[in-house]
Amino acid sequence: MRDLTFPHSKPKRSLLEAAEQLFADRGFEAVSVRDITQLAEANVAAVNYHFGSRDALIALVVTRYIAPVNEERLARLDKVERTYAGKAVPLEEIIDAFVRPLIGTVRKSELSERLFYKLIGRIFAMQGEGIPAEIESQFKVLSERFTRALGKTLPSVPAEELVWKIHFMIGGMIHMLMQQDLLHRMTQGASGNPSMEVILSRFIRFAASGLRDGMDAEPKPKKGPQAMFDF
Amino acid sequence: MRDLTFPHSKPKRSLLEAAEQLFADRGFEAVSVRDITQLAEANVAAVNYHFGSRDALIALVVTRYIAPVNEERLARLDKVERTYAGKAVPLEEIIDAFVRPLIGTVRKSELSERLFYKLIGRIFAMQGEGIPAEIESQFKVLSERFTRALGKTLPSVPAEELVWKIHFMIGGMIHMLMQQDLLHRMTQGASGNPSMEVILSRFIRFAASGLRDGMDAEPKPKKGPQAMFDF
DNA sequence: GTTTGATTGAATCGTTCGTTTGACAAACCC
DNA sequence: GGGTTTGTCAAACGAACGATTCAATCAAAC
Repeated sequence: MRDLTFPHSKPKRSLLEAAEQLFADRGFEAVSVRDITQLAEANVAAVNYHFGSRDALIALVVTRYIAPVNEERLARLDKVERTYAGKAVPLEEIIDAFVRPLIGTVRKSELSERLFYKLIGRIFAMQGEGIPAEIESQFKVLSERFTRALGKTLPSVPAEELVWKIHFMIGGMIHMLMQQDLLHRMTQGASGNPSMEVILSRFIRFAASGLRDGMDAEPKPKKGPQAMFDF
Repeated sequence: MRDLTFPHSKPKRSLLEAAEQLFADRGFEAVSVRDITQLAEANVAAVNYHFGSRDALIALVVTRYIAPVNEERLARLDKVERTYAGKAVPLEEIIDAFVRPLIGTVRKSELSERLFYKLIGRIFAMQGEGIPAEIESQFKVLSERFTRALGKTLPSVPAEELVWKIHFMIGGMIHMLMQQDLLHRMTQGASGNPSMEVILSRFIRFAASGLRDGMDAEPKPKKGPQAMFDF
């Protein structure tokens, strides 16, 4: 599975890498074309020559990082839904399919792990200004698919309330990705130094409990029959 | 309880109001002094004359909105801790003390409710670049106090894990404030049009469940009226 | 009626921004 | 080898930015 969007020429690639690094570190708006070309040791005109414009470069970076993540999310959701053959998928597995691709598609050769997470977080926080149309529609599909899956697993949660719970969950997810250093500053080390895998499993438990909210089936089934053939 | 930070002269006030409105709508970085002075129908020099600089104006706006919220949070936490006299405070009441001041200090005469929430959300998302030192230290105190209270209520949650759960909760809170319109766009109206009071009570239940995560004591009533944390 | 302090309007400063241009050279194709 | 393509470069563009200056304005105080 090759990445067709990856530029082959040396200077173009170094420009893209510099841009990703700076965007992740400072945010899209705070990085100028001159910052990028300076870090890449190229001329100011290089960005416009190779990518057409600054906005086109941003759109490329966003697409390159988000599109594979969203595809992976849908693929994982497809897989667990097939596994459970039309029955409700356990809550934790849906959430896992939603968040794990965020940390599973790191390309270590291009960007450090920490910067990768920051960049992903920034892209999510961008919504919906400056998001390429292709990605925006991808998000719509994603939102609908996961909302439906969660609705099937949590049949007693009203649709409108479920949407809001998902909203809260996504907020926690973005914060988890973007603000790790803030957490360290505020707690003066009390947050430890856990791996992203540990953080992720904590988040999944947090989100699952919040979504479930005492209703419906707990992870350890102790209830009897369940009304589950909704649609 | 008068607001001593509020300017009394007419032009200064209109400048401040214009700035708040624009900051809330577009974010701090995206607003120039020319935008502000144009909306306030004042001269370009007015901002520098009245506030010293653009950065000083931003700091003033941040302080004016956040400081009362944080004071109210601490006051509410003090109150419930006094009520329970050294015993653990019920989880929902701690969370309520943490988030309710965000929606309780709206000054409707100055800024529309929706813009107020966006502005508050933007201030939280700012951390920690450009935050006035006074506010930053206030946040540290706040963080420590609430973490301690939550730790007492949830004794079986390890300290490090608790910090992360609080982190996730704050992310959801910020997202709730900032991205209401995004939610409407993504769900095409399926999120309804609930009042902030309803949204808040949903958030508290979400966050409480996430923090509790099946551990420690559950609240007595499993189901009940929607708005139940009024006191 | 004069003085005074606050405020404004207009102009301008020095920077930085994204983008464009044209010269130049190396690489490539026929 | 001649012509084309591709890439790089310094230079400069016009626009917008925050900030500053200064004479003009004006209501209130004296």
